[in-house]
Amino acid sequence: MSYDFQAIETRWQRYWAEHQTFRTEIDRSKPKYYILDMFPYPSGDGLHVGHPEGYTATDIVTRYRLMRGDNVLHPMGWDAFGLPAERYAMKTGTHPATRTAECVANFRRQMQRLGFAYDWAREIDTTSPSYYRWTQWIFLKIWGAYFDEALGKARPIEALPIPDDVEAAGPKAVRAYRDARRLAYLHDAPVNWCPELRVVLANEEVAEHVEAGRTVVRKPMRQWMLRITAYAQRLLDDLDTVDWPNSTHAKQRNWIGRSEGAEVVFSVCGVEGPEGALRVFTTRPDTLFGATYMVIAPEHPLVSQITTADRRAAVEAYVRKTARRSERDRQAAAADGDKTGEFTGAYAINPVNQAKIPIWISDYVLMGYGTGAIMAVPGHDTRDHAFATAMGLPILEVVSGGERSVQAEAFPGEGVAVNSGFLNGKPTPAAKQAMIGWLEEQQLGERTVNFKLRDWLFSRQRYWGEPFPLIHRPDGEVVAVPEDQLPVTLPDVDDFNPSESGEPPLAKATAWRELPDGSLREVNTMPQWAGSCWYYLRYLDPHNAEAPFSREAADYWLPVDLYLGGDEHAVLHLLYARFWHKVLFDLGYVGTQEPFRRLIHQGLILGATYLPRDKRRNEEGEVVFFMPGDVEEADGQWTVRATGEPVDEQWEKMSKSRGNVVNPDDVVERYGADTLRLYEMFMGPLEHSAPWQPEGVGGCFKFLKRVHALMFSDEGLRQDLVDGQGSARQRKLLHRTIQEVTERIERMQFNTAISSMMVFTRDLVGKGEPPPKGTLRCFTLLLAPFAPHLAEELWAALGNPNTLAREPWPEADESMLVEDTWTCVVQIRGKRRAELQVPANASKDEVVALVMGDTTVQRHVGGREPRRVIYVPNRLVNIVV
RNA sequence: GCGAAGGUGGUGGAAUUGGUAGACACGCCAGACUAAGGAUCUGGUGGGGUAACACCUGUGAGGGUUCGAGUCCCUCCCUUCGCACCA
Repeated sequence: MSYDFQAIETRWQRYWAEHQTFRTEIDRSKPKYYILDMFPYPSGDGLHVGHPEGYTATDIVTRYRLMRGDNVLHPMGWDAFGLPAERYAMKTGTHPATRTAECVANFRRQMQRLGFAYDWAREIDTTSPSYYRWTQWIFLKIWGAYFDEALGKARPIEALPIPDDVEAAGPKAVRAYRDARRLAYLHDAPVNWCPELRVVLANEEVAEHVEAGRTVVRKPMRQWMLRITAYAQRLLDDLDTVDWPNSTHAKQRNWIGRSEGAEVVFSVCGVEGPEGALRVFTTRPDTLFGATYMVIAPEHPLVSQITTADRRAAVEAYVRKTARRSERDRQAAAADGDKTGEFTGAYAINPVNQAKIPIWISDYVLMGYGTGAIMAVPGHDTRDHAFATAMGLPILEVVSGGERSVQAEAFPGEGVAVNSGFLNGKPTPAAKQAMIGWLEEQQLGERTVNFKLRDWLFSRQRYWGEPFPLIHRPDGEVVAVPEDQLPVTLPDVDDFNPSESGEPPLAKATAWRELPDGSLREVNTMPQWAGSCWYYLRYLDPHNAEAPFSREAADYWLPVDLYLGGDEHAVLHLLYARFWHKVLFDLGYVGTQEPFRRLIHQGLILGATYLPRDKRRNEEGEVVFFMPGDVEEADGQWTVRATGEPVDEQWEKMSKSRGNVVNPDDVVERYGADTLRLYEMFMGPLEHSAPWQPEGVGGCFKFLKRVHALMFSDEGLRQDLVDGQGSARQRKLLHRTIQEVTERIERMQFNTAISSMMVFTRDLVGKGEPPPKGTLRCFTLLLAPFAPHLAEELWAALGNPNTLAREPWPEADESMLVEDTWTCVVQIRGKRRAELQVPANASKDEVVALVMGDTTVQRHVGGREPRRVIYVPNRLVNIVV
């Protein structure tokens, strides 16, 4: 009976489904373990072999932990809102819900063919009303909360203290006071609007559309924002409590971007009152004596007030130009170091030395960071230096220690203060503290912390997303849809395009939007991130109709013990989910500060394409490439089979547009799911990216065939299998294999765990001794997490009536790991010269005597007296002569 | 520029606390069985050297510590990925 993987895999997949083998419930008698995969967006292209890499890894851990007796939660679902389904609807007229259902069905079918141990009873879909009902519910909790600075946490908006003067001004004032402090608030924010497509683009989408020749303009729109900045410090601090990759820690830190410094008040000459106070943020208050001019952002509210008549035309032209320029344009110019700007005609007084310095506007100062205004210290800031040089502004040295003159080059490093009055002679850190102290004393400024993190633009002008459960009253009041009326479902529409003016598609669903009392529903939808911000919570209690999840389930399962997914989500998804989790923690819905205890990013699986040397493009302007089937290789040179044209091999992330996708269905068809799983894990460390090499798959297939042949011959179950644990050598190897595989699973080093099993199998086959059943029994259990279908087949053939999924994991017998002898490597002056077997119980002196008696050793020592002998038990002897 | 991760055979990759560099697999070479092999099995395979040994050499480059360095320290070089006018 040959290895009929198709029959085997079908049989066991049906068995697991029928017996609900991987169904999970709360069980307080066992340790819990929550293993989570980042759930996929079910695209129309289906899975490629990159997807199952992470899923296989978590599946191995799941099956291993089950056998270790843990209660494991391992769910799967679909992140199914998003633009592709909506674009597809615009093109074909197919409703996004229909399309999404098709794609989900295909993804589910492909995944189930791989035999993953998911509890499919917990499957979720972010687009299902029974799911997004609770996404809306959580949004209302966020909208209904404010951040209490004193307590450092969110509280219900009803708890917000209302100042007496606001109270006295009436309910409208109270409402405005509250609305301004909610964690979800309305704000006029510029968006990337593409008039051709009538779509608002995310920042990261702008580049591709501009390249495709479309226009993208900045356009102010009323947007919902989430006050993630209130959590900046906690999001930063709590990173220390999670076991995540360094790179991800670093990316989040960098994104949050905390910097310490001071705010300093400059007064604008000739402008009285509060308008005349120009606040700047600086991380280098010690350089205040070197401020020779100021720059404010073109969008700064003070610009029009302070600009003098003779400068007005130039300044207004510059402001208009900046407004039109896309973010991308500005960044491109920034990369070249070009600095532009205009003088406002106004002057400010430097509070530390009363110097009168000019105020400029320039787009290198960003309205969104700090106060939107800076004091420019060209001697010690490279950007200010470039600007001062371009505009002919004076440059002063106030910190010594630079290698070149500050006239030639800014010195941004630390040194000793000079030309700085009372700071002179102080090293930079001390000078900073002294200046902050002085500013606070004079009430001219104070110590401040600033973050790069901005509030989260949370609304999208699209159809295929969660509707906001909010209603705009005719008087402008915004009220929540009552909880018992959730979900606010998406109306059926035929036209998924936004209006020409940029109104979202839902604005056209007037019957849905307009309510009898003249109120209007909110017509923006939530971004795709919303559903993924809390899906790991819904898995805990997916059928709960009263709440998103019970506190009991949260307390039992949280936090996620192992979270696996690509590092493309290192910042946004993980930061947003942490933010929501903290809000839910503050409001008492979950009991942990952080959702994901341990995080691992799997690497990419790369696909090959072959590029002509001339990098030519076809009529549509696309790069011409060839696929693996079109080319052949000889002496390291690839050529197109049909034409003989030389081409270069290129490995890239798999994507349909690059034509380098490998479909797991094809691999399963030819080799089976167990082989695919095994190869994906054998390719290398989980975190590494690696090329997909079809020949390698064959190697893993051969291994499984060899394993199958341990128990089955052409005639069926082998009759020559012997009882018991086999020879002493076989037993020793088995226990070493148990030990290695166990250790390597624990360390998630699956490639080397597989290598151990290969060594074991080769030995069992190669020595010609009939395989002992006891040995096979243990080995089958070791194999189970990696190749579960074949393992179940072997397990049944060994006479076991039930699944091995909860069979206890084999324990290595310590006494079997002890060897009688060890290989002693002999080094002479550090160079390896010989090796010999020595008895395990030999003492140092005995080993050294044995070594010195060896003929090879004697030849190298040549009668000289050893000056020193280093003895490392179980390893080596090094003789120094 | 800043930050992070890396650099080991033709390829993917192994190598506890410093202790046999190249496990395992692909590819390649040779052989076996075959009508045939893109099937299967056996052996070989870092480079140089040899009839075969011996021996020499070798983990991006150069230095250092050590009896001993892929691993530790210093100085460089290169690759990939993030972020990027954040004051």
